Amino acid sequence: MVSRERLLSAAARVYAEAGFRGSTTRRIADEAGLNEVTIFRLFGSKAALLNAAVRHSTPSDVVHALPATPRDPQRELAAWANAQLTFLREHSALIRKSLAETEELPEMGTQACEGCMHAHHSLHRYARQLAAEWGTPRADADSAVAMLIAAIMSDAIARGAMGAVFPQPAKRAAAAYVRVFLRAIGKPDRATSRVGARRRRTKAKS
Amino acid sequence: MVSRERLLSAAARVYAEAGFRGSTTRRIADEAGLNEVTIFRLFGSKAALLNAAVRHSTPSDVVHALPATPRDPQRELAAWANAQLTFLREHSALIRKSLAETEELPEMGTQACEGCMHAHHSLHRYARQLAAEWGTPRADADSAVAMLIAAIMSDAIARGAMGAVFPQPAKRAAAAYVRVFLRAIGKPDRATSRVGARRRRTKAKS
DNA sequence: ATAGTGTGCAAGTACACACTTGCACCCGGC
DNA sequence: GCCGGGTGCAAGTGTGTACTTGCACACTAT
Repeated sequence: MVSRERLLSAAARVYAEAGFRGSTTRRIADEAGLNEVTIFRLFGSKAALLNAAVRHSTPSDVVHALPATPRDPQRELAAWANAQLTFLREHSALIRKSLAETEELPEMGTQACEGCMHAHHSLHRYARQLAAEWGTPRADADSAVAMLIAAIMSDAIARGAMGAVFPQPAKRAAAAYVRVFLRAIGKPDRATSRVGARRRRTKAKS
Repeated sequence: MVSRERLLSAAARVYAEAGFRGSTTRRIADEAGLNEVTIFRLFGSKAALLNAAVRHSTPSDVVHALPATPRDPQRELAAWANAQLTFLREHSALIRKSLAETEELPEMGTQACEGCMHAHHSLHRYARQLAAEWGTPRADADSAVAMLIAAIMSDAIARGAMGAVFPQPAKRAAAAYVRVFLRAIGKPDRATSRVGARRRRTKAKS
């Protein structure tokens, strides 16, 4: 039963490179080191294999969870955003292909974006708490959440095609997005929260 | 020579629906109401036609220009962002396909994003003036610019696949992004500029 | 030993694709 | 009148693709 797994991961790799039409059964079989016939014996058709492969290669469970209640927003969000961004960058080719095929295979697009939807959901919950604490209008907080998710997605998907737009270096981009996000949802005090914490600590000491 | 134009626009339409591999010469010819052979006589090959078609259908000149110096940022930016978003939404299928094909046809991806690059450039110029006026750190202003562009792109490209993430209704999304953007780059006064203008007007009246 | 299961290999089918060739037609300019 | 450029039409070539079939081999459990 190892063949199944081998085929699934090979199919995901080939699909990420060549898309649905470009993923030939022969190429997938070669990539898996198996015979082409095995594909049809195990999955019945190319479409079934690729469907299973995409579902298999994008785990819906979240990579890095946000804490239930915010304590150090800049630090927590930066770590979270960085994990999301890293994950999406690793799968960017597959996501691009799946998004492109929404017209012909609608499930592919939604499938590939499921991770983002989860991310959005947990960020939304987290952000609402911040907004409530800081008196930010709900609509603005929600828009800011959408923009942070959008920034992470676009960075992962399009940095290759339009690098000049996104912050350099790529490794620090997530932290930069989070800083802007926190300014947008009205973090008080105009300084970053780490500085704020330090100041508070300093005050307590003095 | 009308056939050339007919083929170009038909090719762009088919490409937006089916991508490079899915755009068969037969289908393009049917869409254009011409004979398949005409494609090869006029363009030599399918690849040449599609290349020309993508270049032809994404005009690099900006749709809606920002004023040289900001006067009413919320209003000006909202109008601009809305124009960009509308334009990108009309071409979203083509952009998705081109982005997906960056691995195999790198020029396609950059070609399709050229409009966004122009948009980014003019927004960047505009935003730096605001940031200078309001004392916002350059790095933050630049990140905010990236995020606004990213929001517009993601909205256009991915709203179909993950509608729950983006602001409703779609028509007012651009204005929402701009409001968040202005908060992020430190617009003073916490009120939107239109409200500010109204207040000023009201004051003048009273 | 036997039967079943998973796999490889070789060959083949039916179709779709990009691209070619040869011939005919129409229509405007000389 | 006629000549040449742009187009249509029919047929064909070579290749690639999804998928099938039939047979052989190895391994495992009973």
